[in-house]
Amino acid sequence: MNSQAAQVALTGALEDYLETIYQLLQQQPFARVRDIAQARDVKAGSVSPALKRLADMGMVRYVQREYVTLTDEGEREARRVYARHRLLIRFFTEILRMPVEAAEKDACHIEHTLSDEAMDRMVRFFEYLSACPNSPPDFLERFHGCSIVHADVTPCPHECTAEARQSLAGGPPMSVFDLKPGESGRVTQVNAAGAIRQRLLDMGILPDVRVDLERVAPAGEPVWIRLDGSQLALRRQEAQAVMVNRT
Amino acid sequence: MNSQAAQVALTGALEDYLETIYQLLQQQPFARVRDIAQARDVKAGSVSPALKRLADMGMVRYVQREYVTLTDEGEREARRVYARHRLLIRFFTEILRMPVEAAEKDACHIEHTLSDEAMDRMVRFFEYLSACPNSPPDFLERFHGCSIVHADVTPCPHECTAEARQSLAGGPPMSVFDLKPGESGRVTQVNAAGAIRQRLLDMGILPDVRVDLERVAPAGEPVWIRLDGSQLALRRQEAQAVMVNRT
DNA sequence: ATTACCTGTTAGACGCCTCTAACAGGAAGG
DNA sequence: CCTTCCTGTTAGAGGCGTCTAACAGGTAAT
Repeated sequence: MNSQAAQVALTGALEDYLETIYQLLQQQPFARVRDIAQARDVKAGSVSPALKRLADMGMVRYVQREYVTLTDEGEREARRVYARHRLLIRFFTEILRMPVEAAEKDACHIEHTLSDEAMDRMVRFFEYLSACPNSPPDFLERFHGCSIVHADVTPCPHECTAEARQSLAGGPPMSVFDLKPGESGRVTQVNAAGAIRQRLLDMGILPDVRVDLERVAPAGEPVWIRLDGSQLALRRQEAQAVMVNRT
Repeated sequence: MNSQAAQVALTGALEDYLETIYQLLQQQPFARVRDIAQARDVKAGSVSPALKRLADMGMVRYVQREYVTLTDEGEREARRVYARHRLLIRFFTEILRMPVEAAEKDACHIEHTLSDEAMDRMVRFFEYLSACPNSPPDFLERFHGCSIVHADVTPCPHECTAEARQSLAGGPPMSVFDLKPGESGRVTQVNAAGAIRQRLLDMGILPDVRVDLERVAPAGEPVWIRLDGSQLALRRQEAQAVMVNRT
């Protein structure tokens, strides 16, 4: 029945073309090569062969020099990718509260490889937050109102004071800079923003990771730590930003 | 100073090579072509040219027919990618509670494209949960103990009974199957598992999405819904799984 | 009717990443 | 010393996805 749909897997790029066509067809009754090229920021010469391959796979109906439409199979695939796209966008913006453009960019990359499993679990997260009476009703508000998440939140909700954190941590706040050589701790927080924060995260300094203080330079900085078997040097400012629980 | 590190961006595959080498060097003092090929599940003939390109970029020191080591720059890059990898793994397993193998597979794909922004926010999520006194102390336990998340949880915590959900939803539970033609609702939950759930999600039936019931076949099924401008047919079993709040 | 323009197709090229197959170099064993 | 085997390199090929440049076909304007 289904003509001869060559059973080859879609590549990420082809999925992108399908998704683009799907979105165009929601706004217009037709999708032309030109529209597709513009939407994907690609030259027209790249679109034709892609459409030909999609047609071979039975994903699009493609009357050369005319319009493009999706077959049932193509529309199903497009909708599958687009569903992932929207889910990721929502997760990034509503849960993680990323800026929309960044969320969009990440989603565009991830949507092609995200597993069914991951999609399922993300949906369950949303379902839990909105449909389960057992979920903290103000979870997202609390999360995004927390000064840990947004340094510019003033004032931090009163339950989240330095004293409260202190009692949660079981002692006064302590950074890697406060450790003595030979001591170790577990990272609780990277108390920095911008480039410094990013550099620390890129080094692998993440929550719950174990850090061993190896030695401190005579001048007091830098301090050398061991992390996952590698040795790293932190400047004073960096070391003071890495909050730890001594272990 | 830095020799002539050709300033070309790393591709995903090259990042993978760096990461592989980094991990090998944590277990062994040397990384050979053979080890790298095996770890990446690639033939040895593919490794040599990749190493050559990495050497050109100043990422690895590569004594032909001998060992491979990372330069400072290469180690920094490798650690950056690996940090993303571990963060994603933790997010997928600890927050979303995905099986480890699935988490591993997703992380391997995503780690190369994840933005700094997204990484930052995920870390903040961990920090919030563990370091902020204002966070619900048992959030993850509640989440994963919820019958919405795991149908096999018995009994569901008593606060999360059908009655409680009912009052949260402002009425008795209602599925798309209970809507009349012309009515619409917002999806609160996809109350199905396995293939049916996945098919519904792939269609774009996600939490908070608006669904319009268009018409019902004379036999009572299938029902046709409108979703994002597209028309979809749902069988009885599917329609009954899509829980909605009527709007 | 002729021309100009707009759109889409095709061909050729390139970069990336992989494979296979042939080759090279060194170590161990006879 | 020669052979064998293991490892790594190289060359050639192919797929994918992009580009540019040349070409084709139709529409609109003069």
